[in-house]
Amino acid sequence: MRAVPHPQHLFASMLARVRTACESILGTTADLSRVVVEPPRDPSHGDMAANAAMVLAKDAGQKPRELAEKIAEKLRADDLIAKVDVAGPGFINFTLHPRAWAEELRVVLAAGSDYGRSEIGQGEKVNVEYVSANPTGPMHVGHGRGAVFGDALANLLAFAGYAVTREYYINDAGAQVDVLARSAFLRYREALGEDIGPIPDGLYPGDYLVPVGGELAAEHGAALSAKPESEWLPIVRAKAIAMMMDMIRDDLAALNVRHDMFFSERALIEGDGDQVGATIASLRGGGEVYEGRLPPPKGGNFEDWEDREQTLFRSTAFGDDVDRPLLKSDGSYTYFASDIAYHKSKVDRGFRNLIDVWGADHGGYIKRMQAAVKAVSAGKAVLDVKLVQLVRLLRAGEPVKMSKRSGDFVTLREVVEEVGKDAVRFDMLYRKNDAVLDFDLAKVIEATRENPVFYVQYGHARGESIFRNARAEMPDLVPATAAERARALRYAPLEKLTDEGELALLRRIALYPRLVEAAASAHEPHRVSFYLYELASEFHAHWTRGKDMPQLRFIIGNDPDTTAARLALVQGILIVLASGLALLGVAAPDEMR
RNA sequence: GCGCCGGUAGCUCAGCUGGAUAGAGCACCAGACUUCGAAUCUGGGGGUCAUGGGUUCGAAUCCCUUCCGGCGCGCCA
Repeated sequence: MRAVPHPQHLFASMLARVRTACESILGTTADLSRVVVEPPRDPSHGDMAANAAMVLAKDAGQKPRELAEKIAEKLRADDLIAKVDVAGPGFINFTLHPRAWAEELRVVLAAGSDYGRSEIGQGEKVNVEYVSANPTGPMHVGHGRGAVFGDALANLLAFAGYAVTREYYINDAGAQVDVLARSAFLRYREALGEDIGPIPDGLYPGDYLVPVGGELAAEHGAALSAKPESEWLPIVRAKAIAMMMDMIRDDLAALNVRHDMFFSERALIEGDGDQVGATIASLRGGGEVYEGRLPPPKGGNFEDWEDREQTLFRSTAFGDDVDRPLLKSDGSYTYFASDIAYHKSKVDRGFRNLIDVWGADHGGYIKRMQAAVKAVSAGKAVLDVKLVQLVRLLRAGEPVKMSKRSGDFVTLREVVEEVGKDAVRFDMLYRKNDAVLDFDLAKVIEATRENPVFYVQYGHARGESIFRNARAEMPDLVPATAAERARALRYAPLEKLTDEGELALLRRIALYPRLVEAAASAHEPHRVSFYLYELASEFHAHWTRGKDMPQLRFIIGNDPDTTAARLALVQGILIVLASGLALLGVAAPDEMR
């Protein structure tokens, strides 16, 4: 927690001024919730545009343009506003006094890496669950997308003022981990010198279980092989799961993805009392669980459909299409049953905002889970499920085989090692989560404008390069470290920033806090990537103008004042680029060589 | 059959929770290196926002219809 509250950013500050103006005309009872201040699409309309008159006209019983004129008149008295116009259907366009932009840049330099940090989360607790890959093998590229998305979203929410917990749900209780155990047991016998032949169908063939067999042999010698399966299976299973989770944690670390908590499904059932059973009992008490029959699914082939009475959760009462079973025919819990108990634990731990990141193939599961969250929280908690679409792995446009057969199975780790974590992360975040992603191994390492990671990182490196040159030319002006630089440049004569290219960069920088809040509220980290690309693009463009027009260069040898002001601008750009890249979990390098 | 996600320039994708004349990259055409890093930049052509209706001051955005693509549809997780 920071002791010093951040200064209100420019858009929020101007919105407050517009609202005050509205209240002075319409009174304090007017509903101003729909009033927004935003950058106009067309820069010729000014720096900011307010929709107040159009939104309020109906309730006020006035024509939009007339109301707009009244509000505009109030705003003209504001000393930060240089010019106000009413345009189109009733937009109030205003241009800020250049001093306002200079002040904002001083805010950036003073705040440093805290610039853009927001309080909209108000310290509210948010639980973000992501990855949750089964502990039965290495992660593939699809898992990686969910991991990167969840991690960046968690970063973003934390930066926006939420108290974020990052969670991984370990599915260590179903039939799949028993298969894992049997597969590992084969490797154990192999490690003892036995010829196990080909791996039978239905077991995991991958080489990654060989070390598990080896460790089991080292720990237990031949002792396990003499026991019946009912005795060795829990031992082998626990060992295999532990080693798979170690492997997954390593894979995640290689991608710069972290979690605060790894939550075991098995612990819900076998740990401190049967929490799944308790949850079902509690729901039954509320009438939300009952014994009943389900209609058979329509369409398709369901020849093995057996009409029988079973234990059902009344998810239709909370918006689902049909009620959902909680017990399998053998009496054990369905995955859904444990998942209800798991989400109840989140609610019990005080979370009212839950976010789950799932693969798109789980889309059909959303309604029932949201229904369950409503039921276990008495409607107080909200679950937002973010689906990440599948990843098509390509190399120079040609599909790469993703089959699980050993040999041509491409793991996440292999991809990260080939192209680097920065490229993987940025590329996966340079797309909406619900759009299919083509991930081309050849393209993501290209050093061209086509490759957004490179382009943005180069922007940062280029800014640092300017400082290296400035320090060589004008040592007195440029302290060695970035922090000292920012401090010294706060006192630069920023009124020297008058070129349209410089002002455009100032405006772009000032958009950052607003962007962080919008991206966090929408749970859409990709907006940060696109913003960074635009900022880098504007910076590259302005840099190049200095080639034709030397007077626009950042370093002007005989003019320390102008140089200081422009270096302050570069410092501001670097602060925002580094901040945004940090949210994405991508490095901001000082040089690209 | 039902549900969910998607359909925007030739291609890959944005579009700021409903704003003004719908944007970027690639590709194509024409330009800029005695450089604070040309791994960059400038300009140009290119659109029935799949379709038809509705809501309102205003719709790519919200609601409904149809078409196309992906995913899912008791006792897998």
